[in-house]
Amino acid sequence: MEKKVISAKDVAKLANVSQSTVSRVFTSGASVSEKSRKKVLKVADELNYRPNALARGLIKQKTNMVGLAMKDIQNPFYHEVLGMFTQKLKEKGFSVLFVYTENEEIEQEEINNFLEYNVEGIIVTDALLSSKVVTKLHNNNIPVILFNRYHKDINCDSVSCDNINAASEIAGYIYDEGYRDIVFITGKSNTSTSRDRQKGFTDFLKHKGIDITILEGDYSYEESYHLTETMIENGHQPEVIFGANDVTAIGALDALKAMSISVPEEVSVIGFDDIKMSSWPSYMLSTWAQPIEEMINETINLLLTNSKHKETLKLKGHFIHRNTTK
Amino acid sequence: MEKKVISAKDVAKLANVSQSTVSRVFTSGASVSEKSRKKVLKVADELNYRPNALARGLIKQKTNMVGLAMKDIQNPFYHEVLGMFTQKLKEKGFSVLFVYTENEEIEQEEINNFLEYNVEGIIVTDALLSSKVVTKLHNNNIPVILFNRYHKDINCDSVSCDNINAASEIAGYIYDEGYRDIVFITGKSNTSTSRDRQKGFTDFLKHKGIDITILEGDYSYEESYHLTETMIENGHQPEVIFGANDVTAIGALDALKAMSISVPEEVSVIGFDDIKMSSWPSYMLSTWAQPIEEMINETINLLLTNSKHKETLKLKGHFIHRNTTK
DNA sequence: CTGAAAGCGCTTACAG
DNA sequence: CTGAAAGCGCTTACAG
Repeated sequence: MEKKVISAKDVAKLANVSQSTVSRVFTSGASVSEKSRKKVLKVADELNYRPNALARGLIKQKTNMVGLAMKDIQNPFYHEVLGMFTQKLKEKGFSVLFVYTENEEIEQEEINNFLEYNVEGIIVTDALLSSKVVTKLHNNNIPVILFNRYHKDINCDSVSCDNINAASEIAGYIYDEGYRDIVFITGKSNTSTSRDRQKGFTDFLKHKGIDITILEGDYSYEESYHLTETMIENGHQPEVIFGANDVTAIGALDALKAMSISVPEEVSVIGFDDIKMSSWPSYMLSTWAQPIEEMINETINLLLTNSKHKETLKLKGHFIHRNTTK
Repeated sequence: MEKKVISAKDVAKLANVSQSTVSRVFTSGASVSEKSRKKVLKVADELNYRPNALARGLIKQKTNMVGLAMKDIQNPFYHEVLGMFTQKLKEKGFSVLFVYTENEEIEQEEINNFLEYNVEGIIVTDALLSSKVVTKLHNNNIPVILFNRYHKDINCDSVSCDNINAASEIAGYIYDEGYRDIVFITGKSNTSTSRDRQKGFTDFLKHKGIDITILEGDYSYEESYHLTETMIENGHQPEVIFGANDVTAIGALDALKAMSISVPEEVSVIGFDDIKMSSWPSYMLSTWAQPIEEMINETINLLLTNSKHKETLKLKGHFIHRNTTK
């Protein structure tokens, strides 16, 4: 309370220059004499002066803030994503305004919050926006990018892994290995990731005349564990289980272990994401590595470009063979 | 670009009132006639107007933003913490400016960033601040709260679990069970959590005349797995292993399982944190539950109070008996 | 290179 | 209850 925050005016007074000059010293590209610059910098340092980002944002209509909204904060995949996003955005000079939502769809309210703070762009990972909200954002000329999700009714940029092709390649691998009794454990049915992985996987195998067993999961470890356990108890022991993501596959893996079924000798297990846990000694899960870094770079690119023409990027990634497949 | 963002002035013009009145409509407690309020609200809705938080922050010297800095984003414990913080802060009307740092100590730069945006307070989880930085923040009258960390040389609020007492209670339980060959796997040595848990644990047992084996870990699964494996290979199979956190305990647990040592029959394992994973069917880890919600509530309280008198809160938590102890 | 001045979009005494 | 005006802390033409 007592010590008021110091402003450019205070610095100007002490440095014997105008406030404009102080401002110029902190504006890259502005022309200031070396003498003035030194004087100002010295005083600024003594006073611990830093330009007020709010005032700057107000006048420049550029806040250097990006809104980041996440949902499934429990999935380790998104922790890596969160960490990498904040770091890469920082490198580009952006701060992140973070929102965590438990709802399937980002609320109008969260978006309004972003808008009030004049964020320069919004990144939404693993949650959806209504197309109405997206339109509104576009009218305000604020780029929105869906990360790891897309929706055909929503006209906005999106970046994800090419889930269909990846799952199709996994199916090819499984087919070549000669497996015919195959199980797919889905994620949440309303996610594009789960739907696409299921589609790429089943379509490939259907072409080969193979029908697979679909177990409806929800991307949680617990549900996947339970589904696998029940299936085995009911006498169905498949040759291979493909989980819609790593957490799902790990749930299945643990259930098999608990029932003393050896992996990969009796049952193979494959996941998707390549989260850190997948390479833990006790799992060594074979999985599909999403190209996280590339995905994040592309997302930030789209954010900075903010072109009228919306893109739906699908990046490849690659299969990682560990110990849960032969 | 074309559609410029609309301001209170635009609304005022269309609603036939002054800009002040528009502002009053959006200021709770301000007196506006019902008639004006309705008119303004109607126009505002049509134009999709929302007050600019930057301008408001500038003039009120109150931004409703809180800085949150995290480090060990890999530990699931902090995901729960992050999610709960953002939700509870939202309830109180705050937005969070998020920073992720890989360094042990929060950088001056990150703090400056917070300061430039005039955050109303800073929460630091599992990282440290130099006392110089803290002093500077206090001079600016910005509250800083260390979450799950404290440091005697740093005079600022902190909230954590009473790690010493908790570990002491765990030691008591172990002692009562009759175990005498006891191992403690530490976390990172420069964290107050690991040091306190070690202290509470060893001090209690030393009093009883028991020396325990200390294995120097780093809070990572991999290191803990490796340490346990090596210990067993070297012929030392203790009666109980206490890990400085759940991830550590789980690493030990998996190593034991991999070596076909049955838990808890041959070796008991205990963790600390009660992360979600600990209650997975394949782990069912006995652990100490940190009172996360209470810790977060207290942290936000301290933030809002911002009293001159700094507190070091230590909350209790409780032991959870699952399947890795008898 | 530099200063005075206008203006970003608000809030809030002040006067009525 | 309401409007005109000052001011939050900046940036940026404008003129010199």
